[in-house]
Amino acid sequence: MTTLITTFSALADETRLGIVERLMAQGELPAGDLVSDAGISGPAISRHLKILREAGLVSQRAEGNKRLYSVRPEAMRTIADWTMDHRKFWEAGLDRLEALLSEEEHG
Amino acid sequence: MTTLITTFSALADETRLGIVERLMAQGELPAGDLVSDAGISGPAISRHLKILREAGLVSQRAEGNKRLYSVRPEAMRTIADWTMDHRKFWEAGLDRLEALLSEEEHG
DNA sequence: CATCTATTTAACTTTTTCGTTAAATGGATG
DNA sequence: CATCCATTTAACGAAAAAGTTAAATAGATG
Repeated sequence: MTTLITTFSALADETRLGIVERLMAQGELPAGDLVSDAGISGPAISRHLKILREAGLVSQRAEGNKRLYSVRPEAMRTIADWTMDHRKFWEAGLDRLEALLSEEEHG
Repeated sequence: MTTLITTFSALADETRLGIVERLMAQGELPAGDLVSDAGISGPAISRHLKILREAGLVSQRAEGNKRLYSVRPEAMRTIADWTMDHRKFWEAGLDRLEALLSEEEHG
């Protein structure tokens, strides 16, 4: 499976997208904090975190008892790059952005 | 399911991502042309196309016997917008782009 | 060191996804 | 109008995904 498909798969789930968005908004958080709000059990969150980890979307670091998670920018870049590669398909009509990007292209 | 999750789900499959990329590269194509290369049966492709259609990623138009498919820019924008909303997480170190976007921000 | 807290792994179940082949639908053509 | 071609829908099976509870692991603490 390509990196891109792995990344899309990882984000194609409400719980996981929620985790990633929350980590982006609030920064590094322990696994336990993510359990509280998700409405599912600890083990379920743990497995989601594993999927996100294996997809390279989050990184984990130990601090005593806890496991602190945070978003890895590189993974977000995978999507950003793909999006940019195909911008011809979505930029139509976005005048300012279009001008901006064509500036970028031409010098 | 949010639009974003639907979009990610639609692209989280090798066959479907392949279809979308091919349609972006070659423009509008009949369903039959997409079957040939994918290595799976017609009905399988047909179901993938339905998923892409329902996710808003492609549009269909009839021409006689055939069904011509193409990519819908709006769907690509869904991803682009999300990516842009969170660019702080992936732009670090991309000096030129960073400068460019901060220009955009400040006018 | 017994135990509490935080998290993960194991075992199991249910639901979803994705493929297949066979049948249906609908336009084009001898 | 009988049939061909392009595509979709139906019916079914196998594999993967996502949840649950129970047990295991590991650091912190009385």
